[in-house]
Amino acid sequence: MPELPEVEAAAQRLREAVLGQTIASVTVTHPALRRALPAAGQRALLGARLTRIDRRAKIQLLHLSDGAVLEVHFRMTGDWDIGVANDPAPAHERARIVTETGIRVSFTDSRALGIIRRHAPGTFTEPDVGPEPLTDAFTVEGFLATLARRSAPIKPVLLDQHVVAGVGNIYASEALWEARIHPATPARQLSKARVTRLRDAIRHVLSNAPAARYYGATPTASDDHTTDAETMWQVYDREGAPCTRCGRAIVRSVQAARSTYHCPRCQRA
DNA sequence: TGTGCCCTGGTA
DNA sequence: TACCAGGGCACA
Repeated sequence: MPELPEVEAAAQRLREAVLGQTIASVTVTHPALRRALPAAGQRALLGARLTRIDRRAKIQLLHLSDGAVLEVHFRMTGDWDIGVANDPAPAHERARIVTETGIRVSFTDSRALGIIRRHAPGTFTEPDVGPEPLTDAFTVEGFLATLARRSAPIKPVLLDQHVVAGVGNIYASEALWEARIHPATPARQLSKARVTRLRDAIRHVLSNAPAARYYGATPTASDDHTTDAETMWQVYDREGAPCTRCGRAIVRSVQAARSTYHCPRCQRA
């Protein structure tokens, strides 16, 4: 499940593969994706050069030489599969971009919830999301002020991308466990000390995510970070398993239609 | 502020 | 065979 570290790693792989190259062909095979990127939008990409690849929250932004911007969101299961032009289609390929040098970038997405959208030159505006958690923009003061305006439970508030950019369901549960905060605590009831702990925990879990080790590096085909992820989670998907801190069984609950995991002893209501 | 929907592979 | 997973959006 790609969250911020995984998306940054994917963007980095993309930069290394195709930055500066020109798009020679675009194929979109899934109907849902064709709705987001129709034939006219696909044709408009041809001949454009990839001048910059940014990431904001979980969104990848591919800037093109004609001023257009290609916005890519992996949602649940999206990923890049990079190879050469005449490779057979990888599993769950939904779209394929081939550059003039013959590099193939396939957008794979088993659940087909991901989105690729083209913004015509001059029409792109920055995503309306909160501060990047791993930058200095994510301050205790700002976080505290935002949470003070929210009466909802802290867990779903953390998933709101306006509050802090790029935190998803897994790392929200993990950060709350690390900060010893019950997921149902109303956001505005959190003291400055607890907000500070939570901010530090968010930064800690994101920067220690398995994909974070790929920042600035290229993963190889033999790397299997899924296995690492499953063994490193403290609460996520561990219902009934002992808390690694106190031994009490981890509890699963549902908030805002999302699974939440917490330790009933370490994270008191 | 909460709920349902989009999607489909994996699991019970 | 039915149900569950969930990010982000539309809607009530």
